[in-house]
Amino acid sequence: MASLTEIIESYINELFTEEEERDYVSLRRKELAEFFGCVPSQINYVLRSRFTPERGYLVESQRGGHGYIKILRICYEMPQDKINHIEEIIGDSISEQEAKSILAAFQERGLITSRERLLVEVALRFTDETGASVFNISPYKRNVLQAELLKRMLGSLALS
Amino acid sequence: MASLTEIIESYINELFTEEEERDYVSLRRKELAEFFGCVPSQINYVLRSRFTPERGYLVESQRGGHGYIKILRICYEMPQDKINHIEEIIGDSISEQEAKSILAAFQERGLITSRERLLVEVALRFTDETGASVFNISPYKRNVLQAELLKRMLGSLALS
DNA sequence: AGTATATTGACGAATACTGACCTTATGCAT
DNA sequence: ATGCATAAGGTCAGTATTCGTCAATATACT
Repeated sequence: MASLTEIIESYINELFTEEEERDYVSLRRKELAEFFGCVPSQINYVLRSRFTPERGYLVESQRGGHGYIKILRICYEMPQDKINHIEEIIGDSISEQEAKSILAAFQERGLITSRERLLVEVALRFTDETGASVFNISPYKRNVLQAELLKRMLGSLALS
Repeated sequence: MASLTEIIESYINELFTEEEERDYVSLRRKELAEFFGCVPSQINYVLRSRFTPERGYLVESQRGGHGYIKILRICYEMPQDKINHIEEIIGDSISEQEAKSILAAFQERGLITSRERLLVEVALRFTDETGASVFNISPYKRNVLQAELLKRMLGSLALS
């Protein structure tokens, strides 16, 4: 039972794969909302929750007459770009949930395999667990450590 | 006498083998809890204790409307004798050099890819480094931690 | 008895969706 | 140029759903 958000998300994804692989699509908010029988702000919700930098997208838009919404797929010219992007989306501290959704998105994008994802989660759990039970460090500090480890692991793959 | 946790665990395992072998199942926490006549958080306990990355599973979930829990099986659980074998090779404590040569051997035999090897090495290095510089633990203790992490990471992959 | 595992329930946090109200761009009439 | 009408899209707060966490309690296993 797919949610409206998921339906709109996959509709937009189809636009990306139509004909050749495009690196952007543009659309009109009102039309799309009418097409799906929902309020226009629902489209903003889909964009804000699904087409994020964490998932590899950027969104541009313009208001007024001839307004539009343009969704761009992020692509990296050089390995260093990829590493910078990884550091940006992870930041200095990250929760377990955030880490997991980044990993899911990376697998979705084909940047890592499911086994690689598994290895990262095992390592994250280990540091978190050890930090908590052996070293008694605060939840915040644990999230800082997790961010550091995640950046290093994903960063190392970006170069290989 | 099978515990509720075991009953729910085998129910989920059956979902994996229904029809063809699936690589994931999704479910709704509340429904499952009602089905087994328990509180919803019981489901979390089953997931946390049985469907862990160390055993080859990943769990994705989403709250709110249209929320769900999705369990992915990445690797089949490793038979006990193989787990024993890996634990024997690694032991209770391991140096960075020993760890590296085990990983090289595993890659040589095609059990892990070079990227997987890289991930493990990065995680081991991080643990060692953090143990030394942040927690000031002895070299011996660090080798104990490394052995534990290495066992968990290799164990999760169900190597043949 | 003491430790580890299992179970419960109260509370908190995240997600989906809507609708009212706000901001910005275009272009035409003056 | 100026101003106003029109035509986009943005934001925010409220509501209903779901799931997660954590601490307390109970049970089972040495």
